[in-house]
Amino acid sequence: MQDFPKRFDSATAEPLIYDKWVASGGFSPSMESQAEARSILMPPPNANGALHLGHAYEIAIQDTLIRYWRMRGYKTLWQPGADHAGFETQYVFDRKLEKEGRNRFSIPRAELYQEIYDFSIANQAVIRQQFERMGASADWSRFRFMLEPDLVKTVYKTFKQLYDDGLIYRAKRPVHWCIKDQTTLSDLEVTDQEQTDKLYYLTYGPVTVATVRPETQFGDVAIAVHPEDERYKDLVGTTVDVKMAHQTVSLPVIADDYVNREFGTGALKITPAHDPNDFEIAQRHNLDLPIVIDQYGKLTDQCGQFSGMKIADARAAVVAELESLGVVEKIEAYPHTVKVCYKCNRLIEPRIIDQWWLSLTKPSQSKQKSLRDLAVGAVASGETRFITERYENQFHSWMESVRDWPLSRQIVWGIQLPVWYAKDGSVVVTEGEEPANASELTRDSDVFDTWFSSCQWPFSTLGNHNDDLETFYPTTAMTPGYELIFFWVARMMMLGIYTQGKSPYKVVMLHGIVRDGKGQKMSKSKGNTVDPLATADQYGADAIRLALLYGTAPGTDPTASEEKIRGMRNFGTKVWNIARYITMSKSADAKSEFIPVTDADHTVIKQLHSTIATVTQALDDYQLHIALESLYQFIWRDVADVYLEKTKDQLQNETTKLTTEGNLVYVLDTILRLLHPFAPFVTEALWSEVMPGQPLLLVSQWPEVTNG
RNA sequence: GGGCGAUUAGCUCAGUGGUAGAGCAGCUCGUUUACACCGAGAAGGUCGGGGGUUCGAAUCCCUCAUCGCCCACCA
Repeated sequence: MQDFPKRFDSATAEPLIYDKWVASGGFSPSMESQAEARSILMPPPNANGALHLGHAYEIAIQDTLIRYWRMRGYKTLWQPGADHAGFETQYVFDRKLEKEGRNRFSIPRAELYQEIYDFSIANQAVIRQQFERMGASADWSRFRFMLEPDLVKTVYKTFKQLYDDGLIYRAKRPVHWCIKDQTTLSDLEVTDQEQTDKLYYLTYGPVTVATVRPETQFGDVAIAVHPEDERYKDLVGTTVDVKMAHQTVSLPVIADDYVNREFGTGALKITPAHDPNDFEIAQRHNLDLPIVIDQYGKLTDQCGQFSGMKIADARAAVVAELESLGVVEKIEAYPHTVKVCYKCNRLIEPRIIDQWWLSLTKPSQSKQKSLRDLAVGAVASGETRFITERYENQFHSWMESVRDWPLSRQIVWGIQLPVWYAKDGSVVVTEGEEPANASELTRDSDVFDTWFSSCQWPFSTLGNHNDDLETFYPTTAMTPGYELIFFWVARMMMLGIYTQGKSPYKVVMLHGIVRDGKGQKMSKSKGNTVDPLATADQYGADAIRLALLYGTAPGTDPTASEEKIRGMRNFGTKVWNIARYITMSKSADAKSEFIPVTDADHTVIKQLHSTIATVTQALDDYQLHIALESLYQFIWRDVADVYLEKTKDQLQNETTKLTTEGNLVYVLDTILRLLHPFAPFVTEALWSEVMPGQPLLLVSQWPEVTNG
């Protein structure tokens, strides 16, 4: 073939190859097949942004496994979809509204919902195209969106089941509240931030208390000391008069083990409505919960002249007043950690409000076990295995101290709770349908935490498509980023085991965060991000995938520099030219058949067999980097540098010419199969050149070691 | 305050008991019809420090140091 170009034109060829794959139907599992089923659920990407290298990395891992399994002959499903990504999307949309000078609180609920819905659907299409550009061989005919009615129905059914089983309850308890975003957040959605505040030592009657939040003093209900603290022994049980910024207040002095004698003065003011620890103490001592800060971060009307002030202003004003009263004894700089909203980084305000909770530690009536214990049991028994093992330790230690999960969020974008309230305070929970007397009831306006539905993704998608649940559940592997181990992995196991009786996946392979060539985290502000789409056009999607997988051990952070991507592009070109050489050297009718004659033949077939064994074993063990490195070395060093050079003589020699041609084709044939899961495009392109008339490489058979 | 991980060639990282590896960068030479997005050759590491186990340790154990991550209600 004289028209065999010197290089693979990835930018032009890759999209065309992708179209061929789609047209072939090869991404869909053959349901008639009797083979063992293998499956991965594509973590539903948030439909609110563009593809980044993190997506590309996840695609590389999953697509490599999927393509490998498909070639091994398993009944293989990669189930794609999109999440509504509740708060994440709402947050993005809120910023968009802000730019337009609008505000979500002034838009009618149904209208706002529809706007976000359209926004989300539009982004979904974009994201999906980008996944396709990376070569994702997902079964798009099964694409599901989290808010499709049957998936929502599944979520409602689970909620009702958990409710009837005694695991879901509504309670007034302290929650993390974001003033900016006006919603509750779970423990996982707040992060620690170090900052230096002031610690105020205030005269509280006969004692001194230390506090960073003097503006909450209007909500104080007691002074707490340690029961064995000699300094305050005589005061416990008495009531003392405290000069506050608005008036003098009588507070009881109570004793509680929680108080640390070493800290501050050993005396603690108790503000139960605005501090989770104080709340616990107040519960133990039957104290009131006066609310003095509202949901917007302003002081309530119980705060005298400070009513209506914002927290920061109130603090300054209260301190000024207290100073004039002569009750500020000392002010110290106080470095400590505070909780902030993981999205907007603003200070979290603890609030005591009614929320719906899912108990993770209480045994259910039906199963006599808690959700936590169900998940822990699946890991302990080996039903679900973590790669790498150290994440298993993290999983267990988190589970040990896990707390109940607040399910309700005060946003519009999401699945609204199937909960109605009657005037008499009674509650109706359904599987989503309106109660008969709905007109007399008020529906809860909250929506579910997005993770509540995400964690049902395995059975909500599979369970609503023919026999998929039976065939593909439990799925084979899940490969999320390690930051999702608690958000998603652990909770998905709980709900999966609870509803299906089996853990949703056999293997959890956690991966790291993509870093730049210097090992730095990528971020827009640092300007070190790599746009996968632009890079795919320049170097090919194969090159990106290879760069992300090469040299990355499971659970560690991959690095992807332009140099590394270019290097992997060069590897693709090397493979391309191996094929070019072989194609130009052989006769048109040369068969793919290995007959070793020369020493070089014997050497290369031995290396080939050993490579097949290594790559196969490594892929079975989820050691993608080992498989890839072994292939890279074999292809470039053993085949290109050594064997091909030897064959230049062998092809000139009439006694070895024919067998050498067959050997070359055989080696190439095998290389293309082995490399296909990692670099699907270039291998498929060469396959159609070298093996014309054959079915697509996509659905070809994985090589096996033969005794030849 | 707990728990975990990392420390290997200039840079980024593989390698978990048996004679030190890759990619990128760099050096010397080479435009021979597979490939200059290349080839040949050379160079480069007492595998963080110290101690121990072993016939043998980058790999197992102890300890120290530095960096990083996760979890945690001390006002």
